Amino acid sequence: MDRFLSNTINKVDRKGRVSIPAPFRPVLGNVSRLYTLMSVDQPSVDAGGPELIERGEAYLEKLDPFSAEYELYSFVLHGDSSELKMDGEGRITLSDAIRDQTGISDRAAFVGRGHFFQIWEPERFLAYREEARGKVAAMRQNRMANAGSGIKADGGA
Amino acid sequence: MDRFLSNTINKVDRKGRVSIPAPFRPVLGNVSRLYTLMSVDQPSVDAGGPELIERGEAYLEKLDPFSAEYELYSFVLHGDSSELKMDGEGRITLSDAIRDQTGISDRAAFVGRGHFFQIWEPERFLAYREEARGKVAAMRQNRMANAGSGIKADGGA
DNA sequence: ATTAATCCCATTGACGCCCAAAAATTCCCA
DNA sequence: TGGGAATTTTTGGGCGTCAATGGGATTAAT
Repeated sequence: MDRFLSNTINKVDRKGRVSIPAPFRPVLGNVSRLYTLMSVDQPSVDAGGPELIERGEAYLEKLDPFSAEYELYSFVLHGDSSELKMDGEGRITLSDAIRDQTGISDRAAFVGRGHFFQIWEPERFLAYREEARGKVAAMRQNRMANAGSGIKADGGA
Repeated sequence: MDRFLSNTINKVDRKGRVSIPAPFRPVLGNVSRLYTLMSVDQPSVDAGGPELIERGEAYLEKLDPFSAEYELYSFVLHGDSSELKMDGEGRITLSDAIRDQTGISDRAAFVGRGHFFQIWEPERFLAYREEARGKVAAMRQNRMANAGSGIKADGGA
């Protein structure tokens, strides 16, 4: 299954290094380069292979090169991303920029998101997960109400 | 990946020199020449290899040579650009014109922009980055609203 | 001649690369 | 199915190399 699934919390050592969860490594293609992109609305960073950036660039291509949207998005995409090298043990060292963005100090949460994954400060990750669960549950309630159905949702997703 | 990514803040020494971030050097082709162009709408300068100017010239070619647009753009492209030499350690010396344009005194921010990069005064860079993040987040909100879904976007593309 | 640009070398700290120990997982077999 | 051995991951640390920075000395420009 070629996508990033599940979540793991790993330790950041005193040199600022963290292991990329082993199950994520083959999805990255067993190459030692990792791309990251700061989230614009969450205290997290997105990470993945080169496709992470390429997807952004594909989106950029569809915009008018002289528009404000293009300028802003390209600024964020290219200016707030970075390439990290993995060491022989599959670790990366977190930059100061990433620490500032996420609030990570000595532990980091890796969260699978399908074609990419995210890095969070563990407490914030757990909090956001609670929030997300609640909202998804509420959405489901609303859908049921709107559909006028009394059938109970299965909760299995 | 052959493009300028991520951002770095480096020190300007008392001689006015700054290091070009090492990851940018190979993208420039390991040559010791760097071309700069004043931004017309931001307190920053664009920089890159010869392609920076060539791209501008390619754009110019598509314009009517007798139009006001051609005249003005050619004036800016050729008159407001410069060539800087890198020293043995990969540093450039910032000109007075660049200091005036950017407001740089003792630190300079290098910002990857894909096929070129920008040089900013660090505080201004950070301020503009905040602004850009906010606007990109808003763009995303709008897209979602238009799509009619309440589900959180993926943060990726 | 004075100032600036260039070249060279030194220092410091960060980073890449290597190996080792601890912890967790998988595998195997009784 | 339980226990333990073998393997894989995670974590820790040493060390050499490279990048960033500072400064002196030499050369060029006006």
